[in-house]
Amino acid sequence: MAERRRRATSADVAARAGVSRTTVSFVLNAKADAGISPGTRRRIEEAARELGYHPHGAARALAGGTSQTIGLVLRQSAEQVAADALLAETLWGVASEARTGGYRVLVEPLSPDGGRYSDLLLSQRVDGLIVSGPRVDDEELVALVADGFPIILQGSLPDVAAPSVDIDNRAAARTAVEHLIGLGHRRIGCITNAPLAYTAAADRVAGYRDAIEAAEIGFDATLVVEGAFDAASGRAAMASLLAVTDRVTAVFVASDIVAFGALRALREAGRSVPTDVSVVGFDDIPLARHFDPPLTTIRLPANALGAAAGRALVDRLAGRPTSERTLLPTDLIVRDSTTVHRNHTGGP
Amino acid sequence: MAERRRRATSADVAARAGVSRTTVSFVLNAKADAGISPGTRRRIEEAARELGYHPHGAARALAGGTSQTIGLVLRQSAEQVAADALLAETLWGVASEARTGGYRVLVEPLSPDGGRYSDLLLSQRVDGLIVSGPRVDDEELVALVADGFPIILQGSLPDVAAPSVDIDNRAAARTAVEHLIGLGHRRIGCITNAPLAYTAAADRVAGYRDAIEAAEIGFDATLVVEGAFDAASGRAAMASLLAVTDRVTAVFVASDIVAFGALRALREAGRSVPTDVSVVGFDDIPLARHFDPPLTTIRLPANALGAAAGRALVDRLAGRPTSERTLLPTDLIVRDSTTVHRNHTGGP
DNA sequence: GCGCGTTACTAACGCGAGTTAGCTGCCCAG
DNA sequence: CTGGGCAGCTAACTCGCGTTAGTAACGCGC
Repeated sequence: MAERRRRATSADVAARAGVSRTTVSFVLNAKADAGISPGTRRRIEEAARELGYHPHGAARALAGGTSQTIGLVLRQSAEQVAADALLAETLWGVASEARTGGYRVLVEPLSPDGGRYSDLLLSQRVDGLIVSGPRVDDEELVALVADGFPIILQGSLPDVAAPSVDIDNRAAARTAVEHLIGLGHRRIGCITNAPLAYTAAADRVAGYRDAIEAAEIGFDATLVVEGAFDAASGRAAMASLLAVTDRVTAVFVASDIVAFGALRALREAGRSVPTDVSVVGFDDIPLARHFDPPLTTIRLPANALGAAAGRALVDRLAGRPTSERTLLPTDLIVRDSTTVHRNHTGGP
Repeated sequence: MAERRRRATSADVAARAGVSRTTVSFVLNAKADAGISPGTRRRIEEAARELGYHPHGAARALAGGTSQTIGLVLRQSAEQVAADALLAETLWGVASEARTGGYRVLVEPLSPDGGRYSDLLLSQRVDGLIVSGPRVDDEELVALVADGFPIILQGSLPDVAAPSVDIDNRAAARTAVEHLIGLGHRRIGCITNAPLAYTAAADRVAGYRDAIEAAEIGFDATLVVEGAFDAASGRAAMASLLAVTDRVTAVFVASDIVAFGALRALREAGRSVPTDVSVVGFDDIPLARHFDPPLTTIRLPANALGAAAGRALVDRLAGRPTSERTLLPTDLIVRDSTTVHRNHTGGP
C-alpha cells in the first residue's frame, strides 16, 4: 500500500509563498478587511494549489468554535426504517440544504429505546440537531432544548419549545376523507399508519374525525383500526375491519404502505377496489401510482420536508430568525382507487 | 432563549479534583499503564460527573489525529435514492456497525455528476470512506485509492484496488433464472434493474445468460430489455417485450420495484401471473411479499451489506487485516409469482 | 545512610488552524 | 524635517486535548 505523504499545513503554504501563516489564513478565508496586495494573494493561492492544501477540519473546528456539521437523529427502530419509503428522500433534502449552507450531515440512527445522542451536541461534534420522529417521553430532548441548544424537530411534539417542521397531518387527513364524503360515501373506515402514541397517527385520525363530524355522519370508533408501519399490519387491520362490519364502502388508510396491505386483504375478501370499496392512502410513495388500482393518496413532500428542516437549522445557526412552526402543504392526488358510492345519486 | 454556560474543559475537571490535566486525561481514557490510585480516580470521575464534562470532539480529533468518523458517500441521483427501497436499511447497518467500533457516520449524498468528496478525506473530517454505487469513470475515487486512503467499496468495481463488499449479482441472477428453467420455462425474458453501464445491472444480465446457456436454450438478445430503477421503466420494458414477442412464458426482472411495473404491464395486457407468465424479481423489498401475486425474488441482505461494509472499514482503520472482496449470500425466496410452464410435463 | 526501583503524578510541548494587537515602511500634509 | 495615517503584513496568543519525558516521594534491601 502506498504510504501517504504528510498533509500540507497552512505553515507549509506560508513558507512556500514567503509570507506568514496569518496572511495565508486571511487570504484563504477571504477576510476583506485586511488589505492584502493582489500579488501576495496570487502567490498564496498558487502555493496552496501546488501543495494540494486542504485545511484540517478538526483544527478549524477547534479554533473557530464551530464544526460546520449538523446532526440528524433518526428516532426509529430498524423495522420502521426499513418500512419508511421516504426516509432516504428526506435525508437527501436535509443534506443538500445543509451543503448549500456549508454544513455536513452526521446521521445518528437510534432505536427509540436505546442510546443517547446528547453527547453529539455536548462534545461539539455537531453545531445543531434535527430530530426526526421525536417522542413525547424523550426527556433528553427536552433537557437539550431547555439548555438552548439549536434543535429542529422534524415532526410534531407539543409542549417542546423547539422549532418544528412538519406537514399538517390533521388537515391533510381531513382533505382525504372529505374527498370520500364528496363521492357519496357515508360508512368510511380508518386504518392508522401507526399506534396512536405517535402524534402523526393521532393527528391523522383526528382529521378523519373532523371530516366525519363536519359532514354530520357520526363518528364510530369501531371503524377505526390500528395499523403499524408495514403492509402486514394493513392487511390484518383491513381483515379485522371487514370482520366487524361489511358495510364500509370506503377506507382511509393513513399510510400507502399500510394501504398496500389493506388492498391485499380486500382482494382476498373478494371486494374489488374501487367498485366495492374506495381506498385513500397517505404519503404518495413512488410505487403508489402503480398500485392496482393506482392509489388515490395524499402527497407528502419528503424531500421538501428534509430541506425545510435543514434550512431552518442552518438559519438558526447563522442567527437568522426562524419560524417556530413550519407546515408544508400537501396535495390530494386523485387516482383510480376511489369512485362514487354506488347508491349515490350525485350532488345538489 | 436560555444562555448556555461555558462548557467544562478537562482543566476545570482537573482543578476541581485537585490534580493536573494530564491525570484527568489518563483516568478518563483508561490508560492502564499509568498508575493512578483508586482515590484519585474516584475524585476525578466524580468531578467530571458534577461538571457534566464532555471531551471536545474537535480538540480530541486534533490532538489524537483521528476524527472517529467515517464517511458514507451515496453516489446516486435524487431519483435513484427515492427509488431505492433498501438504502435506509443499508445506512442503518453501516451506522450500527460503526457505532460499535466507536465511529460516527457522516453521510454525503452526491449525484453521479455533481460534486467532489475527496475533500472529506483530505481535510481529515473522516478517517475513511464507504463509497456506495461507485462508477467506473470516477477518477477521483481511483486517485484516493492510489494514495492509500482507507476506502471500502459498496458494490463492484473491477480494476480498483480497494476492498469491496457486495453480493454475487451474477450467481444470484443465475439462481433466479435456473428456478424458472427448473419449472420448465424456455422462453424467458429479462428486464434489467438499471442501464448496463452499472456493473450490478451487467452482472445480473450475465447471470441470466449463464443460466440460459447452461441449459442450452440459446441466448436471445431481443429478450433482454433495459429497465431503469423505477416501476415506470419496468412497465415500459415489459410492454415493449410483449410487443416484440408474445411467446415469453417467464421473465426475470432484476429489481422488485421494476418488477412491480412489469406486473402492471402484464395485467394491462391481460396476462395473468403466474398462469400465463412467471415473474422473478430481485431485492426482496418489504412490499414484495404483498405483491399480487406475492413475488418470487432474490433476497438482498441490505442491512448486512451495510454492516459488512462498516465493519470492513472499522477493521481497516484499526489496522486489522481486511478481506479484499466480501460477497454476501443471497437467497431465492419462492412465492406465488412463479409456477410450472403450462406445457411442461415435469422432470426426469 | 545510600542507592535503587516503584508509585503517583505533573510540566510542557504539539496538533493546525483563527484572530488580535501591533509593527514597519511609505506618502504626504504642515 | 517632523508627525500622522494608512497599506500590508506578522508575532504571539488561543482553542482543548493527548502524550512524552521527567520529577518527587516513598519503601526497601544491605
